Amino acid sequence: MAAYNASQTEEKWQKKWEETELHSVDLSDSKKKKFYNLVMFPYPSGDRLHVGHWYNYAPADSYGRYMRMKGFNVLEPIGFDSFGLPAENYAIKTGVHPTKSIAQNVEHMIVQLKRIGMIYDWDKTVVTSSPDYYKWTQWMFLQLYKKGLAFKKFAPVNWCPNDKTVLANEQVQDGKCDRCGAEVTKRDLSQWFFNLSSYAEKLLDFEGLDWPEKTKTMQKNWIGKSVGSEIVFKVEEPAADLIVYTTRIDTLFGCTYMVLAPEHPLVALLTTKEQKKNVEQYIEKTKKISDIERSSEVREKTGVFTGSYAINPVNGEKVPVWIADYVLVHYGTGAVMAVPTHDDRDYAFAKKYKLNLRTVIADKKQHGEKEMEKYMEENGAYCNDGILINSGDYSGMTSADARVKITEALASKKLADFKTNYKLRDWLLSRQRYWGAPIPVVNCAKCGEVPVPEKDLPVMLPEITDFTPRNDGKSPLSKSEEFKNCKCPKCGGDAERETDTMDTFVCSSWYYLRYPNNKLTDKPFDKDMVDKWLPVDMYIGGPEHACMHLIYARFMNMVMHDLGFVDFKEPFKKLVHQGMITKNGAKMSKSKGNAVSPDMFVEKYGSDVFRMYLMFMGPFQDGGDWNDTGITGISRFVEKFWTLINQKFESDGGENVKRGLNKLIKKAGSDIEIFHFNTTVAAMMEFVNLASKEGIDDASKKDLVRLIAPLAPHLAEECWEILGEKYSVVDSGWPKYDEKLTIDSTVTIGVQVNGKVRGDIEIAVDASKEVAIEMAKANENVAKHLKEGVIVKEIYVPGKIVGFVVK
RNA sequence: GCCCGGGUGGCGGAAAUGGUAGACGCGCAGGACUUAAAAUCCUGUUCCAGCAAUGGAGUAUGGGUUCAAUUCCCAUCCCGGGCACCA
Repeated sequence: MAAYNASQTEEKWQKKWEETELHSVDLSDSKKKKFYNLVMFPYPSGDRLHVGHWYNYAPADSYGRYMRMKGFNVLEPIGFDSFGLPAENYAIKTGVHPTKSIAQNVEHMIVQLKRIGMIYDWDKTVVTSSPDYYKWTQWMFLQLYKKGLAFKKFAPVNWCPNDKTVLANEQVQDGKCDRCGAEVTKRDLSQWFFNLSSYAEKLLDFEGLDWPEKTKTMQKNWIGKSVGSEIVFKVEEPAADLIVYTTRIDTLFGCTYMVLAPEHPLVALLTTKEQKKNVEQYIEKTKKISDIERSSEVREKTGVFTGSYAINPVNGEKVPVWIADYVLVHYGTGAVMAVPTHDDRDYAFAKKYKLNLRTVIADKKQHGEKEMEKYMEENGAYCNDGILINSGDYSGMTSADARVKITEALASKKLADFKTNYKLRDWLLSRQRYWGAPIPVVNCAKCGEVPVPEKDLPVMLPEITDFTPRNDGKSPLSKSEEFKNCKCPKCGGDAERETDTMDTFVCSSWYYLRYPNNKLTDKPFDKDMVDKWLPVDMYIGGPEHACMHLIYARFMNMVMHDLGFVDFKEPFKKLVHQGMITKNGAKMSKSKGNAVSPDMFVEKYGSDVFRMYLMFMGPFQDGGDWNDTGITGISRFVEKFWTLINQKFESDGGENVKRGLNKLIKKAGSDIEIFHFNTTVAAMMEFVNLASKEGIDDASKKDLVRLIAPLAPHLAEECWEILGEKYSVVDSGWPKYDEKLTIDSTVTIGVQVNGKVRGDIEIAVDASKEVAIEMAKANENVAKHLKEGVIVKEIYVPGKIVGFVVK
């Protein structure tokens, strides 16, 4: 028998799979239950696939293969998220036009992906930068536009000075650009948004979603729902209504001043002549401070008095109105009531500017004002709920009750109301970059903003040669007269195209709808088809997308649902995140120079060994630091497996092997289902070791080959053929097991004396307590320890333990 | 600061519901085969003492509950991730 030749075997089967179209899916098949197994698609920049990609894709594919063997009709597509910065920056760097470099890189990635041995249906591929795809991205935009969910507005937005484009809030991390790490600045620009915030409440509903708790929590925090009240503070001179939002209206009697954000629209009106200079200087100063600095909690608070006073509606008291940059203009009403005694930020501010303090909440232990003041001197503001004091008729109430009562009382005078706020803001989707789907809108001097009619889609992205990003807040497309100048679709007169392109997250917010329909030319997707195939049954990808892609895609799908285009609200029923693969503790990337290429390992050991090694590292969700030292173990295992299958045995291994196999079938299935491939592989090793020693018959060999098929598809295919079975193993079904044979008739259990193990006994699983105790006492070492005292208690947990308590 | 995870041999990691801690693999040590090496096979491998039987300690640290704790409770430390002036 020859040693296993991995490279030859893998080449042979990859060729055969392709020739026989083994992985093409009949979407109309109604005999089998469908299973949509989806992995987040890659950006085809210049990077080749590294070990991190394999760590993600190979187990995802093993899962898909497992589901196919379980009898499902599995759709497992892959595509390329080819618009956007990674591709464009690569093109700029290499001087090759993205149209060309994308084609090359996609081609190269396909070769690499095929070497892994996936069951991808290559006929269903999508490439987001191709016109037959982005035509429908533009169509999506138009549907939102029609419903008023897409609009242009002038606003302070995040600007990345390095990438020279605006960014969505989700793409700013710690005040830095998510792509390049440059510090983000603010710019006042007119930009396109999707009305994401209007979906905040819907996005908070995770009903029926099998998602990691952590991911749901992250989205909940990002959406940031808060329930409170809006209160009107009247200003007499000049007359104005100042509206504030608070979750702590119970502390209203402790409000000793108010604060507006520097950008608040009433600032100019409320600033008195005497204060004008100070205020203007202050606003000028805050503009220069970056967002990171401004949002830092450590930074000392600054502010300036406007000269005006507002009336606290609950007690008629006049309080000074200040301006400070610790108040954010885009949240709530951009103005707050300040209660220094019960809010950390207000406390720090009031101390600095020597503003008044009044204690209005006592803790639940009924401490009075004196005790609370002493507490605050030591610990700062008391921010918990408590019992109201110094609060007129409300004194003595709990915070929770007072919030309702005070709001209701003021509401009757139209001075307050209940209000819910969200941190989630609208999705800024326009980008001042070349490599994206053009926004299908035309600006006409006569008709104004006019959407491009659906029949005129796609608005083709022109192949311009100079697409370097610009500093003036305009897209490089604005330089292309040919693109820019057009006729107004409404009046036929001269008009100009919108030259911004769409955020690539728009492209990826709907691609899962396109896979089953990727060849349709008259619509983005067929309703019957997507209603049949979606939601995605299993979605696999990185946790870094929790508050970006995974929010955008849910939003887009919900919009499609609300517009009647699809019947399902949520796009992804079940979600699993792979862990991160690091190299010496750092995230693997080409730019860091620590990306490990899988090619060398695949060449030496084969794809099967390499993918099993990645799976053997630990649970899929954990990731880990890359280290190749253990790969020989998997290589040896494959060799052993190969020998076992090819060897003729005198014995069928008997009861031991039969039970071992049944246990293995059970364990492999349940572990694969929770992505614990590491223990699946370990269990296979154990069984192979056992069978190699004791012998095995052909029928059991066939079961074993089917069990390893999802993990080592090439090896399995070859063994399947050797055993004389019909191509292909992936359609041979998943072996069944006999529950009775997974339970041993006898077990070895420990015997404890006073909690310490003093021996073990082999005993029937269903043995009676009497028998167990008797056998335990018969153990020499146990008997020795029992003699040290008198037995006061005897414990027997069948199949687990015998215990004695001796005194 | 707040909210989640997590801390187990030299290493990666196993251990539903509390019940013989360390499966499986790597590495290491000894042995077999070989002129030799590699490959392969066998044996051992948590630490300490002992030739061994066995005894003691042991799942970040300190307490607690229990006949019995990696698992449950309290406190502390460390690491990773997320959020971070959201009123």
